[in-house]
Amino acid sequence: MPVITLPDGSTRQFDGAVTGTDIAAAIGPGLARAALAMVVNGAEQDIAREITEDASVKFITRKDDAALELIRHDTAHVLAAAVQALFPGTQVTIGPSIENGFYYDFARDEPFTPDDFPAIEAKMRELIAANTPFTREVIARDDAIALFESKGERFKAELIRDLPADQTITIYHQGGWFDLCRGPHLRTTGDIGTAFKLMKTAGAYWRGDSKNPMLSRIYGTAWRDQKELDAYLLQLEEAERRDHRRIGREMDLFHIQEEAVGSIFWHQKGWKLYRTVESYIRRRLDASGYEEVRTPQLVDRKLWEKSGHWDKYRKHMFIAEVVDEESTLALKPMNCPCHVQIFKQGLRSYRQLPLRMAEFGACHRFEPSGALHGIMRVRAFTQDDAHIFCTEDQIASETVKFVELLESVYKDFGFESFAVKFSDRPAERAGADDVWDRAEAALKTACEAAGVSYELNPGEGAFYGPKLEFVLRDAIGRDWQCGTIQVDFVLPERLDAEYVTAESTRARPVMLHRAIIGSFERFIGILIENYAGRFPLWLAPTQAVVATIVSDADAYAEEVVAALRAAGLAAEADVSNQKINAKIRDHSLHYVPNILVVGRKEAEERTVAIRRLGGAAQQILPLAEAIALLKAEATPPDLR
RNA sequence: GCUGUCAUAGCUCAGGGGUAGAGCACUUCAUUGGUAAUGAAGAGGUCCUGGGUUCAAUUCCCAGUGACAGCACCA
Repeated sequence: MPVITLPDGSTRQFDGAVTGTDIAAAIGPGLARAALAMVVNGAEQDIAREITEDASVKFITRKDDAALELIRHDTAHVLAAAVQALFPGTQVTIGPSIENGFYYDFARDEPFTPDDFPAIEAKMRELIAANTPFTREVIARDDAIALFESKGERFKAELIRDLPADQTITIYHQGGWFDLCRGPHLRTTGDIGTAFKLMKTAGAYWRGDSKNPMLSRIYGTAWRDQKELDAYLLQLEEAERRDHRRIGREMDLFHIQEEAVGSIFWHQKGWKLYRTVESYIRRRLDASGYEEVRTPQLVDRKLWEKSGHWDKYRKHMFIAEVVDEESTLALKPMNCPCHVQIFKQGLRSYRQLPLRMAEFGACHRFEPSGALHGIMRVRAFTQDDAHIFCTEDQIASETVKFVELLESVYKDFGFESFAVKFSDRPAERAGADDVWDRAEAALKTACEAAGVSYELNPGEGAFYGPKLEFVLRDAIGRDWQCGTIQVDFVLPERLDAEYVTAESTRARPVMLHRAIIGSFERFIGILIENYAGRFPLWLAPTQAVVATIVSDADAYAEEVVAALRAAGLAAEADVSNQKINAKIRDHSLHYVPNILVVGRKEAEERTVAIRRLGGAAQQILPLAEAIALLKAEATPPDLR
């Protein structure tokens, strides 16, 4: 006699086992039509599942976000069914819902290409139109393995073998087709709707391991209705327009060419932006008790052997060959061992701790070719690196200070929100487990002290210690690690760093590796995409263009530019033989934030007409006033 | 690195076994114009590189390089 409690607190009693379908029907025909699945005591289930005990039940309708996930997951199933119908011999593996859609990985000798999409989509629509119910079957483990092996589905069989012994194994049928699946599902294929689209193909390793065979992945997007799908596709198009590689070219910021793959040619405007960011960070570090240093580019491999990097990262290091030299030099892939060398000069006292050693360290790493991406992932980059040498009980307070600084910097650059990930010990690591226990505990304590909430990223720490990652998102939703702080008990030991304690004994410092923006290259890439080229004035590489209407105003325009430059603003004159409309268009397309229009009238009255990027209105101001206004706006946030 | 796609003018791209095109950008001339394209003329390409097939290759085939998407990697 189950008593069902509904979300509004009301209860309904039934005479025996009931399905969600029964309950929804008992509540009303509208709900019976709308209910796609249900949540029983907090767990999502098929609506056709029976309930035999008292339970709280909530129905999922198309309006719920949970429905979107079901739609995506079910679309993946239909995709798999369609593919197997059209391409016999293709094995299925897994097909989860993901942000904005789903994918399915297939094993097939010949990978799928987008040319296959029309046929597959047509078949999918056919399966959806057939409105076949999804039905759940519980099956014994050995039977399941035998069933999938008999079909030649060895990947599925492998998955079942690796499931925990106590897990219930279920199969979902849709017509004659079935798949191993935990569920839950919608009622029928028709519940999926038609707002889906296959997007792209890709290779993906079986179980995410590059030692395994590569599968053929099909990505798709799926939504509740056509309107949502159209909005998503439009958003993708808009995201493409903010791609930093495209805007970088349009704004003449940088380029990359074949002779220096993974390295950036910074053009004048891009370098101006870079310098603005660098000067800002330098001021913030100076004001936060950091000491800036500079260490060598080329360092003997002996140092990397000691630090452990040679062993682990040799394949990713650039080696410099020198004639008549026995030694092997490596371009530094990171700065930490060099900073330890500075720390080790002379005897350090506990009184000097925490010692915060900063460097805009230029590093080189031979990144795999497939990893390179514009200026976001490169082979030559500069970190806003620093190492804090401190005692174990200073870890928490230094982390709190760091997080405060990072939050303030991100806010100044316009990033109000960002994700934090806590990456703990990786399988391959240096240092004993008790050291890792201490390091992880210290970082967790520090997070609590700093009020940082994080997502756990198991096994993703550095080889020498656990880390926090501060993640920013690019225009098309890809996440990039920018800031980080890492607790390291290992390198000071390996490189023999020590200080004199209050008791006049020797002790090892702890090293906190930390970066706020990570690499200038990546961060500037993210900045470009975040602002879509429309930078706040303090970051804009060209802050104003003075455009003339008639050549009689040329002399005055030059005078205005000189006055703007004297006030520290990046200004250019446009006295070209063009109509003002063309000049406005040209500079607007190049993301110039302010166009100061001067004609005869302005020259006579010694005013300027300011036109803001994207705005249609103009503001006429006396020259001195305009300069004061722009100067104030162009002041970096930390100097206001 | 792996899978797939791609590589033609500065940019965006069309074309195609008989050495090449558009729009924008660029240069010149005319035009001095009031807030997102004034008009005309001109210049510009070893069709990524190297091999092969062919009477003939930028086009077809193979390899390399690079770019793009995803996967793997990211100290």
